[in-house]
Amino acid sequence: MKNSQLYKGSLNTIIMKLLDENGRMYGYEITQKVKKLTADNLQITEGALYPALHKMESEGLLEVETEIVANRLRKYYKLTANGTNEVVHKLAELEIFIKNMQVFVNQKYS
Amino acid sequence: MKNSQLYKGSLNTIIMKLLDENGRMYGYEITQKVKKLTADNLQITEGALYPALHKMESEGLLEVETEIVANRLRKYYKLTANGTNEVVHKLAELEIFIKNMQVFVNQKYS
DNA sequence: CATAAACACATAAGATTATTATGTATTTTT
DNA sequence: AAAAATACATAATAATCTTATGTGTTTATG
Repeated sequence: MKNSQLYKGSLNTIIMKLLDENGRMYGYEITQKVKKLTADNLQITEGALYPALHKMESEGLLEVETEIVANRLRKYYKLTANGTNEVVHKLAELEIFIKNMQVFVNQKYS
Repeated sequence: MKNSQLYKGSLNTIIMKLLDENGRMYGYEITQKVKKLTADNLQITEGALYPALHKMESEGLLEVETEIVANRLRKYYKLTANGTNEVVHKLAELEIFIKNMQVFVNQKYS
């Protein structure tokens, strides 16, 4: 296993936050950015990434712009208006989640 | 949905940490403790909790002591020796996970 | 005092998310 | 010339959890 089970459920939030920060990104770029930001701890597999992107696109959270760069296909994703609204909720959820998980790390005989 | 998808994969770690802190606990007690520690944010469902306890027991991480209290069945779970070793790894993973997720919360145009 | 809520366990069907494996094709590095 | 990196994709399988349902006891409430 590349990553622990803890990351399960966090992929959509991560992708949306990255797109919120960087405007638009393509799939492979997302995997590299995540690897770098987490010091290789989190390696997103393609089998998780591409279906996730497709699903969020079909839900109207993301939109895609296809380009050919150096004779290779690139699909740039960016947040839609709906996606931009949704990322706010996702990040609020993430902050609460982190706070709650820290409770368990820090608790002593409570 | 009671909780966000982010909690997916964190249940085993939470249970083991609680048992590590509190010595032994029974299922219902775990749900109440988690509710309280997270200010009602995380409500563990019985459909998730009991299969998780059974699985960790079958893996040799937990052991059970059954008692009747006030004419009601209680199954107290506690960590085995293996479970006590494993919880160290689980908590290390959790701390790394939290740090990595904080990177995404905090990142600005990186 | 009857009903609802809380306590305490359990499992089965279905949904969601991710891993693993495999596939295609180009460019860059060794 | 071969391997690694870049860049997409999907199908089978696994893991985890939700939702729904079931059994039974005790405590609180109208």
